[in-house]
Amino acid sequence: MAEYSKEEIRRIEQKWQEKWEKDGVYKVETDPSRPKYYVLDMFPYPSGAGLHVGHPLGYIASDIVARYKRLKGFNVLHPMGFDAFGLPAEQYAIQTGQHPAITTAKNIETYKRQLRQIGFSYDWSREVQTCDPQYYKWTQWIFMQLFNAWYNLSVVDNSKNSIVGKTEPIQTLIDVLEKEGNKNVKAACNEDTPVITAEQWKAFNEKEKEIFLQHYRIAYQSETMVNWCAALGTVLSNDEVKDGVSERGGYPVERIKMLQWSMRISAYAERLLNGLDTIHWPEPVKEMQRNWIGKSVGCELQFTINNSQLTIDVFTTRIDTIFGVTFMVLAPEHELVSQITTAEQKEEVEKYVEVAKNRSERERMSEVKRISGAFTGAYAINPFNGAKIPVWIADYVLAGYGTGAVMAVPSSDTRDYAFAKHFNLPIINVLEGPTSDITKDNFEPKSGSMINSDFLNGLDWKTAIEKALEKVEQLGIGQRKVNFRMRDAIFGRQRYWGEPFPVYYKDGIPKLVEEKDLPITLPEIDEYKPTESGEPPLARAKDWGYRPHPQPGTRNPEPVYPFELTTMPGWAGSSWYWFRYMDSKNNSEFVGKEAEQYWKDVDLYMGGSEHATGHLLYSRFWCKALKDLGYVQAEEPFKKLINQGHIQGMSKFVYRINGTNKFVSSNLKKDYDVTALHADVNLVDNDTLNIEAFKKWRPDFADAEFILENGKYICGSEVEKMSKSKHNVVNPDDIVSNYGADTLRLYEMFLGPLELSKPWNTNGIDGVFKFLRKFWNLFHDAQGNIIVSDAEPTRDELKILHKTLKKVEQDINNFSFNTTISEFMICVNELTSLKCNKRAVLEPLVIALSPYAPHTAEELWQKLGHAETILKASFPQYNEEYLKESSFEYPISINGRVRTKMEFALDMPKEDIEKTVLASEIISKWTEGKPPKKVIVVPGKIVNVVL
RNA sequence: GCGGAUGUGGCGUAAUUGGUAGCCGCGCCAGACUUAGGAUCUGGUGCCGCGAGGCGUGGGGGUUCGAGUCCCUCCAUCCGCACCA
Repeated sequence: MAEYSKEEIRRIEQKWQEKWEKDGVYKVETDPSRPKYYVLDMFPYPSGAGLHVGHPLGYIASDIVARYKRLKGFNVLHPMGFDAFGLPAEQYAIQTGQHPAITTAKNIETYKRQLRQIGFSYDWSREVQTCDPQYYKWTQWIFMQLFNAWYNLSVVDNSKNSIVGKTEPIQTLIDVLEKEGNKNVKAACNEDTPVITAEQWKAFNEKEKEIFLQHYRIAYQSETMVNWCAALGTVLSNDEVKDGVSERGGYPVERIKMLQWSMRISAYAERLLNGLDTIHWPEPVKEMQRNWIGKSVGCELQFTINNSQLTIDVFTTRIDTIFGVTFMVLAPEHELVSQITTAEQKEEVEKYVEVAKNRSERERMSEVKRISGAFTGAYAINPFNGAKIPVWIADYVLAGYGTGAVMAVPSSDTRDYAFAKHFNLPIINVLEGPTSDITKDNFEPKSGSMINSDFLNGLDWKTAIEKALEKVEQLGIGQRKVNFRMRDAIFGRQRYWGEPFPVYYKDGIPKLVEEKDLPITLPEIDEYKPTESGEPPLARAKDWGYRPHPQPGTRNPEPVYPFELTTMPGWAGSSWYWFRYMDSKNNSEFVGKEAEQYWKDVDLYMGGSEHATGHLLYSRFWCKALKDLGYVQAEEPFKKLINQGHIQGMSKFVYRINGTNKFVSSNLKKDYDVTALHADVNLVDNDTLNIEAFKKWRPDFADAEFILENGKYICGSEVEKMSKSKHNVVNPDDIVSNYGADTLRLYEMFLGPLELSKPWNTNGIDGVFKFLRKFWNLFHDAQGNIIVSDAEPTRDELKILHKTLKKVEQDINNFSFNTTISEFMICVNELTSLKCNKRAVLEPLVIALSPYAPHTAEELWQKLGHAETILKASFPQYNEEYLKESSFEYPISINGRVRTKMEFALDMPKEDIEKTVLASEIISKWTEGKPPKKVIVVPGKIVNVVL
C-alpha cells in the first residue's frame, strides 16, 4: 500500500532527506567544463524565535531555481549560512550572563533543523557563520586591505572615457608624497586635507604621518556625531532614540562627537550610481540607491561677510536664481556662527544653537511644519549685485550636507519661502511664467523665464544656469561642483558581540596587527556591558593586548599594546560573504583564485527590500574595492536581484465581555461592552474557534463561557506583523508535520506573486495537497500499486504535456511560480480525466515538478525504475510541434460586447470569416438586417462587428 | 513633505503585443458514495434579473472598432526616507 497519506509522506520525506545527505548530492565543486550558476539567499540572522512561515518564501523560490538550473545542466552553487553577530544575542547576554556564542549556536541549530526538513538543496559543506573566527579572520583581513588603501581619482576608465578612480594600496600614495607632496594628488579624501610638500611630509614624525594618511585611507577614523546615552554607557542608533531619550529605559541622549572608524564609501559614489545601470535589480531598489547616493550637479561659491574678511561657502543647484537671494541661512552647527554673530544677537543665537544641537535629524524631519531660526546680526554680500543680505541660522539647513550653508531664494524654494514668510523677509521673483509663482498650487520651480536678473533675463533656467556658472568662474568666486548626499559610513559599535578590529594603539597611533596573527579573537569578559567609565565592553578583557613581532635585527621584544576596543558593525561580515561560499574552507585566502575565477558573482540574489540601502550598498562598495585591489574580478556582486514580499500575520481575536470570563462571538459583540484579546491562530480554523483547545491554552480560560452564533464561536481578524506577542505566528514545522514539506513548498509559491506582501492564511493549503495526491494517483491503482503503462501517448496527451512544459519553463524564467503551480494543476486535472498513466507523459512531468516538490518527485522517479537521483535528470524540452492548432474558436462581438462564438480554420481568409459571421442567425438578430459600419477581424483573436 | 508600490468575485489570485475579465485554488451550494468523516467523487458558483438582458477590474474623464492593460485626474491602503539647498 502506498497511498499519499500523512504517514507515507513523512516516510518519503525522511527517507530522501537522509539519503540526499548521506550521498552528498548537493555538494558542488568548481567544474570549468560546465556553465556555473550561483543562487544565493540573503544571509539570515538566527533569531531566538526560529523560522516562521514567512522566512522560507524566498528560500523556496530560490531553491526551485537552483534545482531547475541543475536540470538544465548548470553547475549550481546554492549555499546557506548565518549572519550571526548581532544585537539581540548581545542584549540577551547582558540580561542573562549567557555568552552570546552559546545562544547564537543554539539558534543556528534550530534554524538548520527547520531548514533541513523543508528539503532545500543547500550545499551545507560550505556553510559559514560570521561569528566563527575562521570566518571573521578574513573580515579582519579585508578591513586591513581597506585601511591600507586610498582612492585615486586620477585613474581614467578608458571604456567609459570618464574619471571614476580606483582603489590603490596606500603605498602608492606614500610614494607620491615622498616625491612631490600632495599638490597633484587627486583623491577621495577629507574636506580639510591640507596641501603639503614632500619636505613637509618627510619632516612629519610617525604620528603626524598617520594622521595625515587618515585623510585618505578607505578605512579611517574620524570625529562623527553620535547619539550618546550616558546612562547606558553606549551609542544608540537613530531608531533607538525617541523624543530625545533612549527607547529602552528612557534615559537622556546627547548628540556628541566621537572618534569612530568610518568607511570612505563616498569615494565610490559615482561608480555605485553608474553600476546600477548594469544590473538587473527591481527598479524601486535602484531608485532608493540613487536617492541615497543623491548626486546633484551645481556650483559652490563664496559670499563675503560685510565689513569682514570672512567668507561663507554655499552650494547651490540653482545658481540661475542668484538674483533672487534675499537672505542666507547657516546650519546651527556651522563653524562661522560664533564668529559672525553680533553682540546684540549673541544671546538669541546661542539659545537657538543649544536647542537645535540636541534635536536629532529624525526629529527635525518629523517637524517639517515648525519653522524656527535666529538672526545672527551679520550681513553677507551677493557677489553678483553687491546686495546686502541678512545671515540667519536655522535647523532646516543641515551641517552634514553640502557646505552647511544655503543662499536662500524664497521665490523658488518652498522651504526658503516658508522661512521668509515666517520671519517677514523680502521675496524677489526671478522667474516668470504660468507655473512660476510660488504662492500658487501649480508651482513648478523649474519653469518660466528669468526676470529681475540682469544679464540672465529672458533665459530659461537651464540656459541661465550655464550662463551664471560661466560668470562665477570668470569672477573667480566659485566653481562647478558635483555634490553627493551620501556620507561615509560609520564602521564600528561600542559593543561586544562583533568582530574585533585587527588594530592596536602604539603611542596613540592606530596600527594594524600582522597578517599572520589573524584572527584576533574575541576575548572572554565577565559581563557584556560597558565599563563604569563608559568604555566599550572589550575594556573588561584581562591581559588582552598585542605584542608586535620584533623588527628584524632588533633584540628587545616589543611591549604589549592595547587593542582597539570597539567592534565592527553588523554589516562587516555580510559585505563579502558571497565570496567566502565560493571557497569556504580556504585557510590561506579569503577566496582562492581558481574558485573566484569560476564562480565570479551571484547570478540570482533573493531577499527582502529592507536591505535596499544598507547591505546592498555596502556589499557593492566592498566588491568594487576588492576588485580594484586585484582580489576579485566582479565589479558588481549581484547580477540579478529579486525581492520577495513579506508574509504578514493574520491575528485572531476573541471578545471578552468586560468584567466576566464570558466570550461573545464576533458578529454579536456589538451588543456588549467587550475587550478584544489575541487568540492563538493555531486554535482557530477558518475563523471558528476551537473552544476546547482554547480553554486548555491558558489556565485563566479553563472555565470560560461562550456566546455562540449558529453553534460556533467566530473570531475577528486583523493583519499585523507576524510575531510571538500577537499569537499569530505560524510555524513551518506544523505545516510540514501536517501536510509535508512538498505541500508547504507548493503552497507558499501558490499564494501569489513572489514580490507581493500578503498575510498568511493556511486555509487554501488543502488545494495544493489534493493536487499532489492526484498527481501521485496518476501513477498508482486504487490499491496503491504503481501502474505505469508503456503505451504510445495520444496526440491529446502529448499536447497537454508539452503545453505544461512550455508554461513551466516560461514561468520559471519570469520567476512567476504561482502560475506554474496552476498550470501543473490544470495538467493533472486533464490527465486524470483522460485516465492517462503512460510513462512517456508522466516521466517528463515528474522531472518538471521535481524542483517544486522534490521528495514526492524523487520517490516517483525511483518507482519508475531509476536507480540514480532525479537531480541528475535533464529538464524535458517542450516541442512546439504538439501545440499547433488548426482552428480557433473566435469570440464574435458586437460593438465590443461578445455575443457568440464561432469556430474557423486559422488559415481562413478574413473576408470569408466576415461573410460567415454576418450571415449567421445570431449576428443578424443584432444587426436587424442593416449593414454594419465596420467589421474587424483579427486572425486568431477576435471578430468585432460595429453597428 | 518627498520617493516607491498596490487597488480585479466572499477570499488568495489569473489574464503574450490593447483582443472572450475572473484561469487555478479556497470557501459556499446541490448531488453521489459511504464503515457518517473536517474523507472521496460529480455538477454549480462575479453581481442584479423569472427571463430577454443589464451591470461589472478603487471613483471620474479620455484615446480606440475594442481598455484590467494606454493617457489625465481624484481617492484609499501599504512601504521607504537623511527638510539635501
